[in-house]
Formats: sequence, structure tokens, C-alpha cells
Amino acid sequence: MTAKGAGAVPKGTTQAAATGGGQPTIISIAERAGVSIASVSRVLNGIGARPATVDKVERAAAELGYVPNAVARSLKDGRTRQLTFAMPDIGNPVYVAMVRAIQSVAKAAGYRLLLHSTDAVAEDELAVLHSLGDRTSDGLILCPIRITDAHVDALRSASGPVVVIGSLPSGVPVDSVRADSVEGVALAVRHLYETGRRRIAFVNGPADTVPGHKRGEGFRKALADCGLVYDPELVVHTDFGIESGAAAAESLLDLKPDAVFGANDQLALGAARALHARGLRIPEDVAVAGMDDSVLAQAGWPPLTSVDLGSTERGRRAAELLLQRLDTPEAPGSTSENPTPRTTTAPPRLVVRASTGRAASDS
Amino acid sequence: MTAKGAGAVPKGTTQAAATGGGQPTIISIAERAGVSIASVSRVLNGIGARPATVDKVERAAAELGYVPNAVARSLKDGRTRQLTFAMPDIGNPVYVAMVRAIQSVAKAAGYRLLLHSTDAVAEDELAVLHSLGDRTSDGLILCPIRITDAHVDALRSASGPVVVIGSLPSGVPVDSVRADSVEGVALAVRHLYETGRRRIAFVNGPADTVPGHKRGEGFRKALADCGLVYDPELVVHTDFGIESGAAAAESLLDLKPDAVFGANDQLALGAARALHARGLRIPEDVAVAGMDDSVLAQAGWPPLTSVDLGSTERGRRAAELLLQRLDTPEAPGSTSENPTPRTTTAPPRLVVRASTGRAASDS
DNA sequence: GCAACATCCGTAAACGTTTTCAGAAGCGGG
DNA sequence: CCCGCTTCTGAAAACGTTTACGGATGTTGC
Repeated sequence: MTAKGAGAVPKGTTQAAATGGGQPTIISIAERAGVSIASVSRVLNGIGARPATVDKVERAAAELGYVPNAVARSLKDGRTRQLTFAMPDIGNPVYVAMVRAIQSVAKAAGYRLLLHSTDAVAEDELAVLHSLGDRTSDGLILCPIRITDAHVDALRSASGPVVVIGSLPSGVPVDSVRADSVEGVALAVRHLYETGRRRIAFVNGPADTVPGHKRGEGFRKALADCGLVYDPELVVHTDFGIESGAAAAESLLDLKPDAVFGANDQLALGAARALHARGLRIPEDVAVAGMDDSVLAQAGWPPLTSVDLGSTERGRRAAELLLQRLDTPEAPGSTSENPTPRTTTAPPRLVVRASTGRAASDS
Repeated sequence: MTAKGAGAVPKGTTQAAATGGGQPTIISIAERAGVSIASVSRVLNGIGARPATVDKVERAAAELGYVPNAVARSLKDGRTRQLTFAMPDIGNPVYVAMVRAIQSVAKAAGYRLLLHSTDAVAEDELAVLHSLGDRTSDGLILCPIRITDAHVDALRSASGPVVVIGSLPSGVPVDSVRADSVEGVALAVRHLYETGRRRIAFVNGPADTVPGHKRGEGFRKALADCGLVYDPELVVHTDFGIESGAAAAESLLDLKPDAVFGANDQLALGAARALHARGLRIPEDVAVAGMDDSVLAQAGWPPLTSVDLGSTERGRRAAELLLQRLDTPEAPGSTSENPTPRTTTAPPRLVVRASTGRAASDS
């Protein structure tokens, strides 16, 4: 039986490839087992075949160490079983949490994860969106730092399913998962208020990013809810990052706040460093709180109270939304006109640690 | 001109696909421009063509919003322009640093990065190695936590280029990039010695991992070099992780060490936490040092002295090695017999911060 | 022992590219 | 005006799969 396949060698080139050095293919197996490639495919995919055939094929496949070529399969059935996640910077613990969650969901569903760092440059984000058309991955999770009109256009004309992590202008027909920054900030401010703080300084990120803007707004609102007055002097904008946090806090400390709230764990840790450097005690003299509840929050001393904005949860949900879209082939009527976008919001959660214990003056 | 393509509609199905909802293909363009698909391909790839043809094709492509199908291209020319990086856990800052470096090199060379979390389970690592055969990516960077015989076998029979980050038994024909843990530990111990410490405790990771073993060995050797005696009581093995570090340090503190060295920043930070909890001052009463110089080292207070084992550097070199292999098609003679493996070692670097200032007793 | 039927198998087309190979067109020289 | 040359173009094969279709084979019932 093998004699036929191995001996005869009919047509030229394909045979050469099969016999030669390259990876074994379905064709090599067919030859070795003395059956047609269709039968090989069927056996390998568990479609019915006579036991004898199954046996021959499986034996041949095992002997050759056959592994199906995923590219060919992708071409045939129009899906790659790959997902793309594009975010600004994988160095940021928040995005790491997302990657982790997404990877885990994707893996469970049999998808591979393609990672793309945009370095927070808009053109790069647009390029990713555009490159969805090359069919390299079946869907995209995009985490933009800002949303421009160009983004909206690109999202509208995206040639595949996209889920955005972040806030989207209404009317854009794209699924999204957002954090509730405003409520998150409120949780922290309320907590600081309840532990006796009345002069709360705020080290915020850049004002022209979505998170920066939202958190600033939330801070104002939260103060009002607690009946505290908003003192613009106690608020400063800077880059996200420990050094920036330290520098910013340095300038704020002259104003004698009894709490410093960072829009970010990095900023909060920077503030903590500035406090330590001045010999101020945390939390006795000044309380410190951050946001994101990243791995950094537990690294410092004292451990940092932080608001978990649900990075992991957002990553998980985004991946699930995307997978759902992939399972539902398409709204039949319009090509991509009206996919009825779904939006979900991950609830924030306050994680209290030692950095916001009672104030010395409050006992 | 367009009339011919748009109006005539000769053959059946392919035309349907082109006219229908799907993505535009080279065929749609050919029809619209009234030329053959070969010409389209040539124009799009910048191979010579008559100006008139170029113009027609480019116009049609632009009008249709054509994006080449990467899968089809991959199938044709046998490469995907994707790299895979497999590591135990993306939650660990060390691997984040590697991902970042690899991603950056890959991106610059026009490769996409496929991420794979193995959760440190060996079967998963083997599966990744095996799945190299599916041609999903052109090469693999593997960062295993342990190397078993099965690993060695799988590496030998890998069906594509692999670079291992970590130490490999000699004789395995695979490129690798390693850290010099022994010298790294020595740097830290010597530094502690020079700042006056004589009773140095060591919180190590699991003994049965490669890093754990190497670092333990290095510690012993380093003590000897400094003329200190090795006291097994001052060494403890535990899991990598802050909590573990705190617990382990807790038990060591009764032995009154004047320094605690963590095999990891997490372990060192855990130790720092235990010290703070006991009211001991860092570095006056006890010095603390860690390894990896991850982002965590700068997060705590006081900032942590740490040995940079070159995660970023290792990631970068691994990616470069892999890309070189990809550029050099194959050693002509043997199929994959003797690829003359290349090994490089990233030098460690001591980063001194406040956690190892002079001892109080030493001034 | 034969008809009817179910089962299994092989041929060939298709997925969207790139590339080889001839043939067609253009062009200059005689 | 025709020949030879160069440049450009189109038909077709190939990459490795999956799958529709019809023909071959095997089984059952009479």
C-alpha cells in the first residue's frame, strides 16, 4: 500500500517537496499512507472514515511528525484564531494586567494573542486599526490614550471587529469597556474625608488625556460631595511616573496638605517618596492614596491605599466581547452599518491599606 | 476602462466575491483596473510597469481601500513575519522588561510579536515548542523556568529557529542568552560587605529552579570571596513573591542579620516590609538589597539597591539572535544538524540606592 | 445472486497571493 | 517596411488546507 505512494512518484514538483527537506504536509501523508489528501484531511479532522484508513493515516502522520500548517488553514477558512491587543506601553502595570486577562481569555478560547505597543502615538493606533484589513488577526482590542476625529473615522471604517478599552464619543458603532474614573476618585476622596482629612492635594496626570481629564473632573465633584472647597492650588498636573510624582508633591507640600492623592500608583509613590524625604510620617502626618491598585501599591512602605479601576476586569470583558462578536458572524442586513454597540463599565473598588490610617490629629 | 471591469463580469464565483461584501482582493482591483492580477501584484510590489498601468492599478486600489491579505502572502512565501515569545508569567516585571525589548526589536524589523504565557508549566512550554511546526510564527524565544530532558529533546527536534533565554545544558544546538547570576549575587554581597555588613541573610527562591539554584551557589561563593563564613541558618528558600519574602524574613530576623539580600526585588520588598513592621530602620539597622532592578525597586521606601541582571538586554539580544537566524536561511549541508549554537551572557550591573546606605554601627 | 442503499473515497476547486514563462507590444535600426 | 531587441503583460502554477460532488465500494434484504 505504501508502495504505491512511495514508489510511483507521478507528478513532479509537489512530490519533490514532500520527499525533500521541508515540513511534512498533508500530501506527504497521503503518499505514505496510499490514500488521497481528502481522506487525510478527513481523518485528521475526525470526519468519518473506515478504520483501516484512519489507521494508515494516523500512523503515517505520526511517523512523519506532521503538524498542520496554520497559515494554509487560515487562508482556507478566513480566520486566523489570533487576536490583537494594542496599548500604549507594556511597561505600565495597568496594561500588563489587561494583557494578562486578555491572554487568559484568549488562550481558553483557542486564540493566540498578538501584542502591539503603540508608544501612545496616535498614528500608530490608526495604523493598527487600518492593518486589521490584512486579516492577520480576527479582531482587535484597542486601548487608546486619546480619541481624535481620525480615530472615530478609522473605527467606523474598521474592517473587522474592534473593542475599545476606554471612553468613546457616543454614536461610534464600536463595543467598548470603560472604567468609572469619576466614581473611583470619589471612593478615594470619601475615604480620605472619613479618616479625617480636610486638605486633600491631588497629583493628576496630563490634562489632555482622557484619564487625566476624567479624574480631574471626578476630584472636583467628590470634594463638593464631601462639602469641601476646591482649592486649585492643591491640584497639579504632571506626567505619569514616579519622578514626576515626587517633584509635583514636593511643590505641594509647602501648602501643608493632610493627604495626597495620586491619579496613579506611580504618582502616589512619588509623593510618598517626597514625604519620606521631608521626614513626614505616612499616614500619621499625611495620608497617601493612589489609583489602579497595581502591583506597585503593595511594594512600597507603608502599603498604599489604592482604587482598583478594574484593569483586569476590563481586559477580561473586552476579550469576551470580542469573542462574542467573532462567534456571531455578522448582522445579516447591513454590512457593518448598525452593529448595535455594547458598552460596559467596570466598577471601581477601594483597597484600603496602611497609607491612609487615621491621622495623628484625629485620634 | 473601468467600464470593462465593472460591466463585463466574465467568470462566475470569484467575481461574485469581488463584487460582494467581502474585502477587496487583488482580483477586484484587476477587474476594476482592467488588467491582470499579475500586473496588480507587480505594481503593488513596486516591480516595473508602464506608467499608465501603474496609475490604473493604484487608482483602483485606493478607491477600493485595498489592504493585502497577509495570510495569503504568508502561505505563498513561507514566512509570517511573526515572532513568538513564551514566558512563564507576564505579571512578573522581569518578563515585562523582556517583552518590551523584544517587541521593540521585532517592530523595528517589521515583525509582529505573539505572546504566550506558559504559567510556568512544562507541558505548556513543550506544546509551544511543538507548535512551532504549525508555521504560525517564524521563530520562537523561549524563557523556561526549568529545563528537563523533554525540553532538550523538543529543542533538538524543533522545526524552526529557537532562542532560549536561560542556561542550557551544553550540547543542545540552540542559541541562548543567559544572565550571570553568580556574578550578580557577588556584586551585591561585595557591596554589602564593603558597607560594613557581616551577617548577611539570603532569601532565595525555590531551590529546584535554575535561577534559584544559581543564585544560591553564587551566594556561597561570594561570601567565601569576602572571607565570610557561610551560615546555612541565614539562608531560606521560598516562593518568589512579596508575601513569601515577608514571611521568610520574619523568621530570619530573630537571628539578627545586619543585611537581608533577596534573590528578587519582590522578596527584598517583602523583607523590607517585615523590617518596617518590627520598627527596624533601613538601612541604619539592617540593609536590604534585591535583584532584577525591576520597576518595583524604585517604588518602595527607601528605594532599593538592586542588581540588574539585564532583562531588557537579554530580551534585546535574544530577539536580535533570532532575527539573524531568520536572515540566514539555513546551513546548506545538514538540515538542522549543526547550527553552531551561539551563547551570549548579559553582564550584571549593581544599582545602588538608599536601602544599603552605611550601617549605623559603621560610621 | 441481484437490486437498492448507505458509506467511503478521490478529483478538483477554492482561499489570495507571488512568480515563472511565454507571448504581445513597443521601439530603433537597417 | 520588416526584423530583432527590450519591456510589459497575462495565463497558469504553486503555497497547504478544506470541502462539494460524484463515482466506487461494501452491506443489507429479498
